Amino acid sequence: MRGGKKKGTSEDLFDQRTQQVLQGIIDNFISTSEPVGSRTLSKTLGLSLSPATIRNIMSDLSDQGYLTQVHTSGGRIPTDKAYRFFVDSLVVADKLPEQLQKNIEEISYQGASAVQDLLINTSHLLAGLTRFASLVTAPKTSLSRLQHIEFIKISGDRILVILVTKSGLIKNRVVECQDQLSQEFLNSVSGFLNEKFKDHSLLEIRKQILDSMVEDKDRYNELLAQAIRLGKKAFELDQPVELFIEGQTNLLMNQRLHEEESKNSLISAFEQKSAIMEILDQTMENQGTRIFIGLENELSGLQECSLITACYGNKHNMLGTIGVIGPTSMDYRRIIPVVDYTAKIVSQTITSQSYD
Amino acid sequence: MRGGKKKGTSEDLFDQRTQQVLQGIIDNFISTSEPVGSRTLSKTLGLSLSPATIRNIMSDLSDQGYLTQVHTSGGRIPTDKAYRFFVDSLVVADKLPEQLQKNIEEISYQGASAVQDLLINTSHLLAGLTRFASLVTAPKTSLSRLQHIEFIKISGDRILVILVTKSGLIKNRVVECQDQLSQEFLNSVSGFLNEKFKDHSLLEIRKQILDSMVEDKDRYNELLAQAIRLGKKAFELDQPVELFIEGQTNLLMNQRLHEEESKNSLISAFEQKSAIMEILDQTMENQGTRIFIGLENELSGLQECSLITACYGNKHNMLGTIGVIGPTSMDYRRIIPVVDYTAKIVSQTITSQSYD
DNA sequence: ATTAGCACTTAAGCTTGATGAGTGCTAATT
DNA sequence: AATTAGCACTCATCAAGCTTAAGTGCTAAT
Repeated sequence: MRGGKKKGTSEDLFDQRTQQVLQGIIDNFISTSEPVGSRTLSKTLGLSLSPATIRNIMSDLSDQGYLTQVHTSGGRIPTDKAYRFFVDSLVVADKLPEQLQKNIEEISYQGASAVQDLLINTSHLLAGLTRFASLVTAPKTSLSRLQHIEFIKISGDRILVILVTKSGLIKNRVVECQDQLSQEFLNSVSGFLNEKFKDHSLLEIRKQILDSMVEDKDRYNELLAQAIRLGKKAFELDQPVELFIEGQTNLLMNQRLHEEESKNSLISAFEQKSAIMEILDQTMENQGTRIFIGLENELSGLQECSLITACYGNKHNMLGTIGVIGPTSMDYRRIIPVVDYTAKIVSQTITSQSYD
Repeated sequence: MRGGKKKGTSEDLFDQRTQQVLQGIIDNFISTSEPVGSRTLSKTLGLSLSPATIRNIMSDLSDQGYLTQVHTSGGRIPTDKAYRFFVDSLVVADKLPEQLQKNIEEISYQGASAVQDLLINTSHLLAGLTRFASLVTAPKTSLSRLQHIEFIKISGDRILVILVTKSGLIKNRVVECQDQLSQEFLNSVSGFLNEKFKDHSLLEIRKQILDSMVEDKDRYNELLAQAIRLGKKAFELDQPVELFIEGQTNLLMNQRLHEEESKNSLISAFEQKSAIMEILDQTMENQGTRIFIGLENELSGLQECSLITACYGNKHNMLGTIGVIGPTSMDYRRIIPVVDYTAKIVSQTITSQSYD
C-alpha cells in the first residue's frame, strides 16, 4: 500500500510493518540480551504474521545492515545502525517516573554547598540510577570568570592561593615564594587583582598577565610587580583533568559485556581520562542530549558501548557535561530521560548558586 | 633429630623439612594459582624426597589446618593459616629494587603542593605498582591542629571558610549566613579565631566553642558572638569520609578471583567506605606494616582477600593509613616492602611540608 | 624412616548423538 | 503480489560416555 520496501536502491525508508519488526527485535534484545528469532517475534509481536513472513522482513533488514547474526542459525541481534535508527525515531522519550525525579532533585540538597560536591553527588547518582558508569566534568576553569582571589600566608615561604569562579568552583593550591611577603601585602595584592580582573575569564586574565610581564617588566611599582608575579603563579595553574567517573565496576559486572578482552579495553579506555574529557568537551558545542552508539565512539575501548551525554550550564553558556556509558543494548528509553533530567537539575542548582 | 612432628598434640611446631615443604607449596601456589601436588613438589623442591614422603608430610599439614584440598584428588592449596605462618616467619622482607624505590619517591614531586594531591598520587601509585586495589586515608581532620582559618565573603549571604591544618590539609566549604557581614568584620573574626585557637586540635576547638555558646550566650560583645557563631559553623564540618580507593578494577580483573559471587561481595565491600575507614583507623594504633589475611578481615566481602596496611605520620603522631587489598595468594614478599616504603616516603613528604 | 607400588578418585577434555531454535528457499495458498 | 507452509539444512547446547592425567591413601618392601 505504502512505499515498496524492495526498491533495489539502498534507501532506508521502510514501511510501518518493517519498522515494527525492527522495533520488536530491539525491544526484545534490550530486555533479554538474547538473539531473537522469527518464531519468538511472531508470538511476542502484536501483528499476526507467520514466522516465515517475519523471516523475509528480517532478511531485508539484515541486507540493509540493521541486523546481524552471531551464528548461522540462532536469531539476530540489532546492529549499531539499528540502535541509531531506534534512538532517532524516539521522538518523545519516556516520562520520568516521579520517584526518580525526586531522587535526582535530591542531589542539590546533600550538603552540596560547593560546586565540586554537587558534581560528585551527581556522578554518584547517575551511576546508581543507571547501574552503568557515569561521567561528570567540572566547569572548564579557563572559561570561568573570576569571582574572587585570595592569598593566605601559611608559612614562611608558602602561600595558599584560593580562587573562586563565578560558576561556583573553588580551587586552592599552595605556591612557594622566595620573597618574604607579609599577609598585609598579600591582601593588597589580592585586592588589586580582584579589582582589576573580577568578571574576566581566567584564560583572559592569564593572557593579560603574561602581556604585562612583557611590557612592564622594568616597572618600579613594587605592588604591581608582585601582583603580576603572584598572579602568574596563581592563574597558570595547569588544569588537572577534572573528571569524575564512577560505577566502572557496574559496567564490568554487567552481564552484557562478557568477553574478557572487551572488558580490558574498556578499562584502558577509562584510564585515558584526557581522551574522555576531549570527547565530552566536544559535546558542549550544542545543547541537549547526545548519544554515541558503539562505533560512533572515537575512543576504541568504548566501541562496544553507548555514551549518552547532556550539558549543564547557566543562562549564559554551557559549563560542563554529564553522561553515562553503558552497553549498546541499554534501555535508551529509560536512560536518556534520566541523563536529561539530571543535567537540568544540575543546571538549576548551579545557576541558583552562581554569583552572577 | 629435632622435635618430633607426630606428637599427637596439636602443637604447630614443625621440623625444618615440614616447613620447607609448606614454604614450597605456598611459593608454588602464589606463582601458579594452581593446587600443587606431591609429584610436582618432589621435583621443584630442592630436597630429594619421593612424592610418597611428601604426601605424608602434606597429610600432616592438612591435619594441622595448613592445607586444604579443593577436590578429593587435585593437589592442595594453602589455607589462611598457612599464609599467616608464612608471613610471620618472613623475618626480613625482600629488599625493594632500586627502580621501584625511585618510582615511589616520585610521588612527592608530582605537583603535590597540597597534602590531598600527595595522597591521590599515592593511591595511584600503589594501585599501579601492585595491580591490586589501593586504599589511602587522609589525616583525620578532628585530630589535626589548626594552622589557619579564614573567611571570605563571596556573595551577599555566602561565606567561604578555609581551614588549613598543621598536617597540611586544606579544607574549604561554603556556609550561608543570614546576617550581612562585611569582609573587614570577617577578617577580625578570623584573626580572633586564629589567635585563640592556633595549634589546638579541631576536636578541641569544636568542644570549646560549644562550651562558650552555653556559657556566654548572652554576652554582648558582637565580635565574640559572631566569631563563635561562625566558628561553630566552620568547625562542625562533618568529616566526609576521606578515603581514596583506586584500582578496584585491577582486583576484579584478577584471575585469582573468578567466582562471580565473590566479586559481587567485594564490590559491596568497597561501597561500605565507612566500614573500611574504621578498619584502617584501628591500624593506626600501632605503627608498622599490618597484614590481615582472609578471614582475619572483619569486613565479609574481603574475606577472600588480604589487606596490607601501613601508617604514615610525622614525628608526633600517626596521621593516616595506606594499604592495598589483593588476593590472599598475593606475593607478600614483593607487596609488603612496597607498602612499607611508600608509607615511609609519604611520612617524609608530609613531615617536610607540615607547618610545625 | 623412607619409598615403591597399587587401587582408587576426580576434573577436565573429547567424542557422540539428540534436541531445538533458527535460517533460506521453493511451492502452494490467498 | 503478498503471505504462508513445508522442508532441508545449520549450529549451539546439553547430556552421556569415555579417556587421560594428576593426585591421594594405604600397605608392604626397603
